[in-house]
Amino acid sequence: MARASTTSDAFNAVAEPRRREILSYLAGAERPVTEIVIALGMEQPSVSKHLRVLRDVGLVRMRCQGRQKLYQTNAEAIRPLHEWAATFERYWQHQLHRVKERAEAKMRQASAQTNDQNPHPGKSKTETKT
Amino acid sequence: MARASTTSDAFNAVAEPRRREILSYLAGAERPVTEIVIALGMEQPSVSKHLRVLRDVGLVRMRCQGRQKLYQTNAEAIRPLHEWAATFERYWQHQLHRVKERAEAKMRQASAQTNDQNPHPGKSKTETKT
DNA sequence: TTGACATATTCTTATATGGGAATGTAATGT
DNA sequence: ACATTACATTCCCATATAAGAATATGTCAA
Repeated sequence: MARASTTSDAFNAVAEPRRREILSYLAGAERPVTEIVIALGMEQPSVSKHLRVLRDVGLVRMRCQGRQKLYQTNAEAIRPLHEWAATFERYWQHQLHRVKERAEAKMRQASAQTNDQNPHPGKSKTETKT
Repeated sequence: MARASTTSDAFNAVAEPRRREILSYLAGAERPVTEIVIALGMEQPSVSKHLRVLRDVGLVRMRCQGRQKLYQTNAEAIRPLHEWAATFERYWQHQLHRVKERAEAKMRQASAQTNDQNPHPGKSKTETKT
């Protein structure tokens, strides 16, 4: 089986850097296609195709206004992604904590080795930053 | 040009559902490959290949222990994704706010229509939710 | 050394791109 | 009606899978 279609879900859709650029550009305001083309320096057909994908997964909304079509990011559709990533938040906090602890342990050890006569390293006032 | 390689960055790597499953499974603890195979019901070569991709982009760490290799999710590597998504947080909050306001406006209107004699709808004490 | 166990890699194949070029389509101005 | 503007779609093609099967590599045990 080949890779899943980019229109299968938001995860696949945002895997493409250009599409992420477009989403960021369209986050705050509605814009016609031509403006995206100019602002991001991409070919017009390319932009249209990316917008098509983004629209299929609900990441952008479109509204017609005369001969132009105004696109805007539908931020709501990015939440699932945010929430999935947030699932790992506690783990990276754990990891950071452990890294910090290891660093401090190493520091204490080095400190103890440097001034061997000092039996109580405690918190050194200087050099608290890594 | 075809789609970017899955080993190019975390965004491409997590576009694959199986890989997300693996990451979730390996988030809390180190596990040998066989356990992943059994727990997630995938073929062993498939797991190995996904782990390879995940390792290439730094999403998992590996440690050898005798004849088995223990893998664990490197949650740190998911942060960029989380932060990118967080960029849109204020926008979906805006949108939710607007949706809520529109709903309330509609409600006020309906209320005003129901009891036409009431010239001052104001905030009805009942029915403030939704 | 010979197995047995744990993983990784290679090969094949059906499928899905994404960019470029060319073309199609719809709405507007004159 | 006709040219123009604003987008969308189609065709072609080099590339990248992801699953399945078969095979290779690495490690420990007797």
